[in-house]
Amino acid sequence: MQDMFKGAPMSSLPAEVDIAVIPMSIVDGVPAVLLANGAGAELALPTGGLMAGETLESAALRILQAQAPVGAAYLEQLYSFATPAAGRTAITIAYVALVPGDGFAAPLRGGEQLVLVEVGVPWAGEAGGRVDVCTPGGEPLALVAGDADILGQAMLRLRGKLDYSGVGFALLPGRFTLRQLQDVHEAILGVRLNKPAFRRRMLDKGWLEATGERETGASFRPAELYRFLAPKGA
Amino acid sequence: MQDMFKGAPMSSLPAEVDIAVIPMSIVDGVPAVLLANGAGAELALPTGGLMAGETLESAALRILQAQAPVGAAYLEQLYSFATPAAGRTAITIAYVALVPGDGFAAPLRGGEQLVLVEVGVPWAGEAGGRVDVCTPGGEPLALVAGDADILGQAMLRLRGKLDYSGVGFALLPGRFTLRQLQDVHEAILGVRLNKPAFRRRMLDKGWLEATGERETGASFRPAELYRFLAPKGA
DNA sequence: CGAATAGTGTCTCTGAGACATTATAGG
DNA sequence: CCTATAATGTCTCAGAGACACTATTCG
Repeated sequence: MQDMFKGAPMSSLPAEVDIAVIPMSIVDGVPAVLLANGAGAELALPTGGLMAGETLESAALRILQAQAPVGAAYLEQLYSFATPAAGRTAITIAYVALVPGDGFAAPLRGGEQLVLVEVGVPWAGEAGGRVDVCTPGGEPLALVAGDADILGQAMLRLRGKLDYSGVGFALLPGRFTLRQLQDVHEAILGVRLNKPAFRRRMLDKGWLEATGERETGASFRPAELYRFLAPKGA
Repeated sequence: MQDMFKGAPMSSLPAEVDIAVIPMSIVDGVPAVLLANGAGAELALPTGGLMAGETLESAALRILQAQAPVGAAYLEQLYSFATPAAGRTAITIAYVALVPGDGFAAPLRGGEQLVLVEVGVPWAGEAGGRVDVCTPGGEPLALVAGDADILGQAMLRLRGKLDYSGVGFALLPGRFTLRQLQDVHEAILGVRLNKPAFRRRMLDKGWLEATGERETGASFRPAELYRFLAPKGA
């Protein structure tokens, strides 16, 4: 059986290549994504085709900015899958776009076809699986088939990388308080964290630099603002 | 700028889709991969084109068995990248195939164009980066451009998933001793581990079942054989 | 001064490394 | 009885949770 494949190099099947982008941020302490409100009243991830001369990342960035202009975002490739159809195969490559702070506010003000949805993770830890989506008001929503799996993979990846890489900082503005950082971690992990232990752990990593500045506008003791340093671990 | 992309759905660019498979195992306590010895005297990963009607995983399995018939293997997708050329873009999707025990022995006996190379990881922990490859004798080898990065990503992924998922067990036969399991972990992590602590940690996970059987052929106290249980975490 | 949150000191508990000791096979 | 390794008991230390306490800003 194996000999039928040997010797002659195989020719690749030309396939359609699409990029799906998950614009993700933390809104009101909950993971949230922007979905496009297509004609068929179904919500779907921003998706577009790969064009000539593009790398995957540049295509993902272009599609993100075209369909959900969030400004700066940190892009990370999630995974790829094929949907084999009769005669013609389509490849989809999923990316996560981590959007800092309130980067969703501007594209949502842009009006039109973007919808903010909250992501609920029904599994604990690194178990994995699908996620539930609902409106900020709490109403459950239906997704295009497959998108719930992609979102689940995205949450799983974030949880796994959160404490040894800098992904958490991609969801924060350049200057942030330790409380904001803890809120991001709690939103992604889906658990409450201990404040002193969290502070110690973060500061001991050596990734943070105190700026000496303080937050403003609070009616209580203002927290110090920190910057993210580490160029390590992506 | 963003308006030029709105409204009309974009057509995907048809692209060549290739699958590259990394057949990986632990040989003599060191991570090792099988490379194909191409015509140009350069070593390259087994690679082939996606064919009509295939999923990515079934294509990876077919290409693996065609070019490196290792028998059973656990497949995991690594990442995808595009190589944009003038006019025509090629997509490559990299897979890791974890081969249990001495699964490399049979394909290597098959003679021909397969070469066993050892993988050296010059970075510690989860830092990431390229890896070095050499013959089992210790002679450095040159790789096709890009393959060193793919191998580095594979080692990084394995290190990251080792202690919360079952990937380590995919490199062992169905029945194994705790010492063999520790050898696999030490090979992937590149560090020596403490024996009592490693045993405690593994047994406390609840993933292992003692079979009551013992290893044979040793001239000392035979170790108990265990089985992998957990259906959790992939 | 009161309210609310920032930031810290301390106790405890758990998990892992270090090390020594016991157990069991073959020769 | 010797050797080599399996398997385990115990001490110690580091990291994290729990909790209380102090510090600082606004009104």
